[in-house]
Amino acid sequence: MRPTLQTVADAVGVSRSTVSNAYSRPDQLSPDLRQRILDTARRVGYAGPDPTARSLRRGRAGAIGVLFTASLPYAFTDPYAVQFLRGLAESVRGQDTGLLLVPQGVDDTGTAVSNAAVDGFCVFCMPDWHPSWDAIEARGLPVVSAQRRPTDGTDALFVGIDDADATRAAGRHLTQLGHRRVAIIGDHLAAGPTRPVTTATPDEVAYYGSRERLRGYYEAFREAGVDWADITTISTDVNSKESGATAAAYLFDQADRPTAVVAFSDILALGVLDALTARGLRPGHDVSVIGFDDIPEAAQASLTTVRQPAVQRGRLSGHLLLDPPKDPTGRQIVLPTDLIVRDSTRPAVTKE
Amino acid sequence: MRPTLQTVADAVGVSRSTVSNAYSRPDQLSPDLRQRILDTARRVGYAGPDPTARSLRRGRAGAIGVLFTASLPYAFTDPYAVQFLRGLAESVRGQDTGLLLVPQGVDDTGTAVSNAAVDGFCVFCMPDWHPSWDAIEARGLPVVSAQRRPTDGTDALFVGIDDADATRAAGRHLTQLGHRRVAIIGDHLAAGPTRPVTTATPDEVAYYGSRERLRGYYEAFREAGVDWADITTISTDVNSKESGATAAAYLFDQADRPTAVVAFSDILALGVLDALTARGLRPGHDVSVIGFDDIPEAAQASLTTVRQPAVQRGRLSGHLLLDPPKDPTGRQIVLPTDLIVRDSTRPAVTKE
DNA sequence: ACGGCGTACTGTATCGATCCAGAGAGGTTC
DNA sequence: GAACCTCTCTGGATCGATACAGTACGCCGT
Repeated sequence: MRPTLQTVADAVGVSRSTVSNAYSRPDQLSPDLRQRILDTARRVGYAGPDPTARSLRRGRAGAIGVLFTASLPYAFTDPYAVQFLRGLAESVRGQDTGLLLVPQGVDDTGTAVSNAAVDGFCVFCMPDWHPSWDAIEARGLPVVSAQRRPTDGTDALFVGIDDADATRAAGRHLTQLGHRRVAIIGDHLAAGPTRPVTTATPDEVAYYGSRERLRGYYEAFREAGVDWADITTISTDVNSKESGATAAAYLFDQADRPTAVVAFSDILALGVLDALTARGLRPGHDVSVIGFDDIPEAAQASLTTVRQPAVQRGRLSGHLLLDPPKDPTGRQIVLPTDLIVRDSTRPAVTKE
Repeated sequence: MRPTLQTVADAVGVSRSTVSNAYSRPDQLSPDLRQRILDTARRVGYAGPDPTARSLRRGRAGAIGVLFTASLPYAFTDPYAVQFLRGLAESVRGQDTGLLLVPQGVDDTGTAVSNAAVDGFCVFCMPDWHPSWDAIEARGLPVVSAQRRPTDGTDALFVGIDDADATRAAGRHLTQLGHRRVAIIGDHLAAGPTRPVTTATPDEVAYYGSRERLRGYYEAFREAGVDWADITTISTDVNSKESGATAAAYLFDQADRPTAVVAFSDILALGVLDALTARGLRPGHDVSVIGFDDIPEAAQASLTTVRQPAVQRGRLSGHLLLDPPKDPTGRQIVLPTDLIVRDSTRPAVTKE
């Protein structure tokens, strides 16, 4: 039988409330009685107020749930994800709040969300149609996400970037360099293994961020007169260098290879660079490549990419959850992005 | 005012218990009443039993705490950590249990541990003297760690490897190749920035794994007649490629450079390889390098290393926590390691 | 007709804490 | 000396659920 507040109270000869105060409101009792209580607690093996009981009474779980459907091993191999998580962790530090990882399969029914003892949710990545969205809404807890969903009101918490704007700029950079034969690589644009998805249009993509990025490129290329049907789009099964390389293989092993490849993450883009060098092709000279995120490795690889403030994004998400501003304008934060031009993009050279 | 079981019970005209059963024990009531209850619940906006209240009554928090003192950004940049976490996540999947990240500064007093609503702790990495150990013990919850501590009884839960045995084998491999001038790189062997720690002996190291690995190398080199004082030991501030490269700089920028470098993680070792190539030195030919973990990148870099089953380690940790075997022999699991010899280790060439 | 039994639902006690109104002692003010 | 405070501690109500013993009722067999 584990000791409780009452056990300690009986041992000291005071009331339960006083023992509680010894832990939670030290100013409510004399210092020496408090010391006697803490000593006795240690003696009887009482480790302090039970977190669960305290949560129930206080109406505060002391944790925020982090949701993502990508499988865990891949979720954290991406430095972007790690940086985001770092920002989130920084924001809850000292707020006596923990992070509860709520990993989910794409086929889950949202029970994990219903059963999570948390004060709010941070949706890291989850497709639009996922049942957990409903479960979250039913909970009525604050949610912050990087996605804008059609059903969201203007009071929804949002921390993100203008994905479409970012890729539009990147796309224009390419078209200005003369690129017309381009390919796009993104993870989970469609279900299934890594493969070209010829029919993909932005609306069919299940993840908000990818959909927007696709739209941005779409618009930029259309501006330059490129026919959407001429653009090869490849969906990968996961977000990893290997998948990026596999996707690139589809492109470079065919006769009429693109002069430029854009990827929806630096991780994928680095895989593309690997595939290039493996074939004796030079990034930038033979094929231009653009990534997304600007992770540290991107600079090392001289990869042109879109920089987004990952750590800050995580940190602001945490702040918004822990202390949602009353003012609607403060509830939606759009962070700036920058196109970082490095050596991996150069003017297109047409071989004909 | 959020709806509770009672709200729904009143709306349907049944007792609170019956509504509870509708969620938790469907076999206890007729299917159509259950359906009526669930419908009403949705109508009044009841999202299901409150996780905190349920936890209190059931005596089960539904989460296990993951403890580490490394700062979060570095904790997950190491593929080994990610793989471990993956195994852990797999083991709790479908067990209606989540993972609560409990990051801690080295100067924390263990309050995070005291306040965590969990059913057990998995200590990922924490120095021996950390106050949280006491807090964990006070909680009286099951703990699984990869460390054997002097105070642990034989019933403590342990999943790990024989670190000393592994590095002893690696050390012998080097000495058999004729290496006598060697250097050791490990993270957090001592507090502070990346620097040589001339006085380091195994006993002074705060982390169990590092201490054991140091001891293994120590023994292997002594067997071969190498004087401990001749071995340069470098402690890095974090576990990263950059730190590995920085540490290597201390070694290669001096006249009498070592013929072999061993690192306590592949991440560090890869940094050493970077430093080598940056100086025009060839791994294996000019300087032999050994890592630890056998992460995927190690194979790509042809790095000789010690393979340990990271995913399995995490998975077994989870199993042990969720369902601790009564039998003491099943409570301590030592997994095998393998020395994987690749191109980064070759016979020593003495320049004299 | 009656005991026995299974099904469907109810009611109370309980998990372990915190909140808050209030009691009692002792001191200060006018 | 009555009124008023402050300081310290107490006791009961409460958070929202689950466990379990118990009740009501229909059905079966003899």
